[in-house]
Amino acid sequence: MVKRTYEVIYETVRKIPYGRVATYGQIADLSHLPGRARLVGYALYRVVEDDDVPWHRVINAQGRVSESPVRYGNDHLQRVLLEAEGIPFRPNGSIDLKAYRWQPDITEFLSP
DNA sequence: CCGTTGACGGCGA
DNA sequence: ATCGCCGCCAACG
Repeated sequence: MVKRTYEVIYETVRKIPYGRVATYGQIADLSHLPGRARLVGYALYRVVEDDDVPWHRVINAQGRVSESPVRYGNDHLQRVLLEAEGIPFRPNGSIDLKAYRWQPDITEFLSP
């Protein structure tokens, strides 16, 4: 039984702890999909509401929430959810990745 | 079997 | 700093 690619991505996202964030590229790497950050974006677009994937903890490499017209306000919701977890935004709308990026134990992500 | 659809990231001008 | 360009690709109808 081969896991669907997006399911692998969702499993990685589920491991991001409360109060921390990860970038699309970081999730791709941890999911053994090196260099395919965009694929993570595609996957998160398809997350449904009744899923338990903490999609709001994934931001872009600039430390910002990725905005898009097709999200119809969910991008703003993402910021609200992160602030509710104690993650502050700078005046320019970015998050301090140095301070709030998830730093997983890499031994947990060795081979597929 | 197509064609469409999208939350990225890195690099150069 | 801020653009544009381009590689990247699974899911769905």
